[in-house]
Amino acid sequence: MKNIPFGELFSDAKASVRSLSQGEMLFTAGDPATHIFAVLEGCVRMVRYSPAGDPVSMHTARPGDSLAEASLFSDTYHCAAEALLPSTVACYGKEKILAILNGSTEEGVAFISLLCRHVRSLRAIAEVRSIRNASDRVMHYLLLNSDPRTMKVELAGSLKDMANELTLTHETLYRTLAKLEKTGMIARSAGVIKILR
Amino acid sequence: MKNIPFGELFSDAKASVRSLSQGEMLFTAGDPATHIFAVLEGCVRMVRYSPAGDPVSMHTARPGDSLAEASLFSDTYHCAAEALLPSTVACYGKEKILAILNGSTEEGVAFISLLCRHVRSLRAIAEVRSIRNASDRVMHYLLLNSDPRTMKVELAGSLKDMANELTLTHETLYRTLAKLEKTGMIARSAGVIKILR
DNA sequence: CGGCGTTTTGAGAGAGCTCAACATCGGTGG
DNA sequence: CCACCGATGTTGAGCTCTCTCAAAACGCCG
Repeated sequence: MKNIPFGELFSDAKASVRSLSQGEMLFTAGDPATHIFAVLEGCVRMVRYSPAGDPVSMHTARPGDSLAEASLFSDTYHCAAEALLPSTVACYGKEKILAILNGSTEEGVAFISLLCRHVRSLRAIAEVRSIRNASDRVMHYLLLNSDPRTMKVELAGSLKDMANELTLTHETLYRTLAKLEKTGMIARSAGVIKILR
Repeated sequence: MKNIPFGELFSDAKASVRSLSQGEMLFTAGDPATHIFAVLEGCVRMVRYSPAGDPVSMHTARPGDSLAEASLFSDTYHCAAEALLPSTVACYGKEKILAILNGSTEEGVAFISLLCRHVRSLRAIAEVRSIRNASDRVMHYLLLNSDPRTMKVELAGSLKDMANELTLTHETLYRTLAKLEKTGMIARSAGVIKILR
């Protein structure tokens, strides 16, 4: 069971092979997630785009690596995929993969689903850390960790802990929170931050 | 199969429950990976430590979240786990979990193993992005992507692509590489960087 | 040859880091 | 009960490093 490449594992689910020229997009964020891919030649990276439009690389897949596995239980792709070099990729239908996995136990499938969620959450962390501007990074983090209904974030632990999750110094975090509060972006009370806009 | 918490899923593998006081370590990097955990109360985070000794948070687990799932196929833990608040965690034996998963198809288990590797690779990316100093960030990235035998890194795509994987501006990357070469840390040739020390 | 993207170097500004001082809070012991 | 202590929270000042804007060399492809 060690390190079997995705391509061998699900050869029965292979639907087609696609060629990409350099810079071509395999899919973009928001597209219906219908396939999982394996890179045969070249190099394909997963990217998100910052509000400013800068690309943020989340993963770089080389020959033998799979791509978008974590979309198995998502309706749409959360990232875009772009060929860094002229590339060929094998495409595998998600339904076929799910059908193959259905032979597994319920625990196995649920564990896969859990790991897929974990992958998406790690991508979110990597994305937060790619934001250079402290205010934007803090706001992005707060949005990510807020209750969507109340727009409130319950602080786990101290602000120092939060600072190093954000990879900011605690001094910078204090100042940034103070500035965000002064400009009406957030409101603070003991252990809770509320996002105002 | 949607979002079943780890605790319910593998209740048969539960070995014990452990209480942690604030600041207490559940395990540290390098410990034999014998268990996977689920947070019952409190808050536990996964951390690595930078060469300077600063903690780098990789994941924060709240009640209901699992911890160290990606260690299922590792011999040792790659991160440490620290309680941010007084916490209780349920402990699940890895062998028992593996035994339960063994009822799954080969493809299912291999897919899980693949996702675990993916999680570890994403943690590595998050770790690189937590390094503020450009030279250190570049060296860390190079070490991560080098062939351990030859200490060489094959560059996929352009240096600009590498720059945004590192979330550095391309100008800063050029300057940093030039400095690293001048100080004898690396040697560059077309499409390849060799780590010297 | 001409154009485009990458690579490279320069100069300046701004953001976050560092060092430092101090307030605040909770716990501990005399 | 209060003094003390350590950790967290907060603010100030200066400095360093990276970003930004700019310009030019280079290589590649039509």
